[in-house]
Amino acid sequence: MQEITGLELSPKKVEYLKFLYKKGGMVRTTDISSQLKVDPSTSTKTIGELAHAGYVEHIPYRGVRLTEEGHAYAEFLVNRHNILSLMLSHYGLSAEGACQEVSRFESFVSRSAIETICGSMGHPTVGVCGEIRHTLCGIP
Amino acid sequence: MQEITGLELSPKKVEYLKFLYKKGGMVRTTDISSQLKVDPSTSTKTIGELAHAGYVEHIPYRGVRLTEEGHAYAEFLVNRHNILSLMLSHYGLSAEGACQEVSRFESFVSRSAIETICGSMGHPTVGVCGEIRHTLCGIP
DNA sequence: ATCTGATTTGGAGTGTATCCAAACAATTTG
DNA sequence: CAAATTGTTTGGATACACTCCAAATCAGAT
Repeated sequence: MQEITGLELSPKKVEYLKFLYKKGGMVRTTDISSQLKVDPSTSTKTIGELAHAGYVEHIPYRGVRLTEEGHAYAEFLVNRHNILSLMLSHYGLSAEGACQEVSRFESFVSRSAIETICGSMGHPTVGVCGEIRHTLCGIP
Repeated sequence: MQEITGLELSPKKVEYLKFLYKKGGMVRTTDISSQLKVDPSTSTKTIGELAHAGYVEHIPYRGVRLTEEGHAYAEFLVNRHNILSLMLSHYGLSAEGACQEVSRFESFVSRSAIETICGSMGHPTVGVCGEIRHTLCGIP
């Protein structure tokens, strides 16, 4: 997880991390499965993979929580989402439209592109989809 | 292929169609495989799927060509690429950077979003990545 | 008519994502 | 505290996109 390109996770896994980040603290796997509309067994499996990769800590039958790295990474993921949504809203998409649209492709947009876009926007702190934090993002 | 959402093809298949469109006319499967850097057997298989879906016509051992629908669809794909590249270039990305970046996520951006973005830009005809044709795109 | 190079077919493998049924743990209830 | 209930995990199977390799096949040239 050294060099963050922003492309390390699949779309689904990005959803998991963003959800965990927004929920905060310890989260039950069934909360995840009902939120992401998948079978509980699916969320358990995916969480296992995220745990293996170091993004989350999973205490079986108890819940899941972001690791320190996972939290920092998820913060980037949420920022990326918000920056891209803000960008699309500048081109006539509604807040919800932009948010939905971005959800489909965000996981394929690199961290370096986000940094460039964010810089060009003057590092906004308010998006159409949520606040934008400039702590980790790597954005000065 | 009635209702075009822009999301009907996987990233790889989008690459195939864009390549076919740019090349024009009859194209050999080995041209495709060398361009997309995959084994010839892979391109043959993928072309088979695109043919099955009606985007291309494949004459075995002879070559591949876009169908009428495939051509119209590929035109949309190329326009989408060019519009998105142009958009990113407005946020500080270089022409090549934008092009590369867009190549990774373009296949997940809907036609309706593209129409909105394109309209908001005033239907530009010149991108950073190639011309933008407004014939089919559905863009008035 | 045969040889050569291009192309296709068949088979197998990878990675991600999914669900179902069965096993299991924790918590609640009697 | 034991039993029943609820929530969670495991194991197994499937699907889909994409890949390559080896073997068969075809088209064109010698």
